[in-house]
Amino acid sequence: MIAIEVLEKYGALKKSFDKSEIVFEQGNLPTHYYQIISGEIKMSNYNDDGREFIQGIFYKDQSFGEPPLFLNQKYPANAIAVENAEILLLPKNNFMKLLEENPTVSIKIIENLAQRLYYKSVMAAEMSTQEPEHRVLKLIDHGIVYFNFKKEENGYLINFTRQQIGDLTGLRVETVIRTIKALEKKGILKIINRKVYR
Amino acid sequence: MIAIEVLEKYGALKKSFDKSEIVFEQGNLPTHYYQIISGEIKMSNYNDDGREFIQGIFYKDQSFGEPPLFLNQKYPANAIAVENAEILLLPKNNFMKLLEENPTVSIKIIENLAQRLYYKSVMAAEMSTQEPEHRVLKLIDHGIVYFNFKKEENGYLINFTRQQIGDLTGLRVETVIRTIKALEKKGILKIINRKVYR
DNA sequence: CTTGTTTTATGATTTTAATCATAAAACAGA
DNA sequence: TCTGTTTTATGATTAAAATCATAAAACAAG
Repeated sequence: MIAIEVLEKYGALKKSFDKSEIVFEQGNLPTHYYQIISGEIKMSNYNDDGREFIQGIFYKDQSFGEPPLFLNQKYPANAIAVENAEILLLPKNNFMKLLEENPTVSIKIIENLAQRLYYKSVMAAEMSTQEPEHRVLKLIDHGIVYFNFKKEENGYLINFTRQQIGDLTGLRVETVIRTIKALEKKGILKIINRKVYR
Repeated sequence: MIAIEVLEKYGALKKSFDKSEIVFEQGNLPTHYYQIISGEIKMSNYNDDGREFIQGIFYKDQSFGEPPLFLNQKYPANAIAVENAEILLLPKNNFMKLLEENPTVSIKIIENLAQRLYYKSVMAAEMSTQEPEHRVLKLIDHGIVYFNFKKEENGYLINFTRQQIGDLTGLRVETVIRTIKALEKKGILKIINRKVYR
């Protein structure tokens, strides 16, 4: 996350996206740095037969889509607003200038990329070798730390739909529903009128 | 990759690792920056019942294990020498000093992390939604660009064992063997006395 | 050279999550 | 408030990769 004043100093402009509106599409070349002011952005892929895989979900103050920007490569996924969102857009050239002139920002970017790489590493290992209960639980526990899950009286409210959990873990909805039920039966999490708590 | 002279200026020391020797272990806190001078390093996890997942394989001039170093988090995987290797080790504090005093190095690090994140994103989507042939082929094509596969007269030699391909894609050896056979039958790659070419 | 280990290979069987079918509850929009 | 859509739910069936078993070829180490 880069301070808004700094971004604006380099010419960043605020843009609004309605729910379901596309921010950028897989296959396109990056043109901007994106940082969320408010709302929720989902990055995902669709495979050959239309099945979705969610790369990540991003919230207030988070940036997304930098890797291809640094590499001059096409976006490997789509970005779409899940909720109405306001985003600061900084054109690539200005962003690079900002980086050069602000070494501390580089460190921030490094830490951010490192964090995301860490998550991907953990989830990749989970997804390839572990059974559904393990995968779902790992995602939930990661979400508590890094997504904006809020602590309530019954525990942390897991603010994802079963479908989203499936698309993040590579499982099908029915499997996620059954897995969550099984985890509840084991007392590992709670379901209170369809909402999941941990 | 950081220039060797620069690393040495900040106190990096060369260390040799025999084949199968451990460089660092999952769960430990990072203490150094690692850059390979020669040899081959594998980063991998083992799940509850001993099944391996390979996070990545690294070669000459590549660095590895930075994310936890930047985040002060435990290593999410083990690093082990697959071939005898020589590695430059730079203590964390010196490495941070190097970064502060050399802004161009920061940019290099960013590009490197971005590259790895890009690979993980692509493979995560593959692994979660695509069938074996697609997964294996994607890994091979990535390897041609980013691992040190050499072009020979029959095409690029895929310098991985079937087991390694399995551990990189989350498939079992037998499945990989059958998948590669199927891809050969379709003429997508060649098998010449057990070696795979693309 | 001999021997132990790794790698590739193949067939048979099993397991597990995906798929298919169907529906109620909840929610969102007109 | 009616209606269409999304989300959660459950049972039955299927398909696909994992597992199990076994072995030959290749390689590595002594």
